[in-house]
Amino acid sequence: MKTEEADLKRTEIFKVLSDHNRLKMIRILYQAKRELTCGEVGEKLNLSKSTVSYHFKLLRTVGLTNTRKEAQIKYLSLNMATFQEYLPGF
Amino acid sequence: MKTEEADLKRTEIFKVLSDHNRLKMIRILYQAKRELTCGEVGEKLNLSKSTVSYHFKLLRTVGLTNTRKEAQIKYLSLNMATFQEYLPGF
DNA sequence: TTTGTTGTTCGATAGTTATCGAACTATAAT
DNA sequence: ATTATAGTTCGATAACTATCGAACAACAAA
Repeated sequence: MKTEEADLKRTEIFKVLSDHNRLKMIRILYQAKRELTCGEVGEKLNLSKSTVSYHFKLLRTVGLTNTRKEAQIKYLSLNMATFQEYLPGF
Repeated sequence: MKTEEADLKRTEIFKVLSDHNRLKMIRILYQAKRELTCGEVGEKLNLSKSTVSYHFKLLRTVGLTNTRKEAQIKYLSLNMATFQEYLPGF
C-alpha cells in the first residue's frame, strides 16, 4: 500500500477514534475479554440505542470491530488485526 | 496517568490527526528531516497562511510539534516523545 | 398471530470544525 | 520612517458530526 493510500486509511481510523464515546466502547470491549451485544455496551455508556448503533457502524466500517449475528442479536468484538496494523502498541 | 485521563489525551491526539491536511503536515515534517517554516509547509499544501497557522496551533497544543522562533520566523519540527508515548510504531 | 426484544435507518437539530480574507503584531531591511 | 516578510487572530461561513426519538425490520416467544 502506498504511503498516501495508507494515510487516508489512517486518517479514517483516527477520525473514528477521536470521539470520546467510541474510545470508551473500544475500552469496554477490550476489558470485557468476550463478545458483547450493542445493548450491553449502550447501557454502560448511557446513550440511546440509535446513537450506539451509529457509533458501532463507524467502528465496523473502518475495520476496528467484528460483528457476529446470532438470531436478532449482534455480538461485537475488537478486530485485533487492524489495531496491530495501524495502531501497534495501542 | 490513569487510564481515563490517558484516553482523554489520546482522544485529543486522534482528533488532531484525523484531518487529512494535518496528517500531511506531519508527513512533510517527518520526511524533511529538518526544521521547516510555516510558509514552507503551507506552500506544499496549497492552503492560506491563516489556515496553516490554525492547524499548526492544534498540532502544537497536543504536543505533536515543537516550535523554535528566530526573529519573525518560526521553525517547526516533530516532537518525537509524544509520538513514542501515544503512537508507538506510527 | 400477537407481543417482545435487538438492532438499523431516517429526519431534525444543536454543536463543532476547516477554510478564507482582512486586520494585526513583530521583526528585518532599505 | 517606510516597506517587506512571517506568522497570528478574528469574524464569517459552509460543511460535517453526535445525538435523539420515531418508525422500521428481523427474529423469538407466548
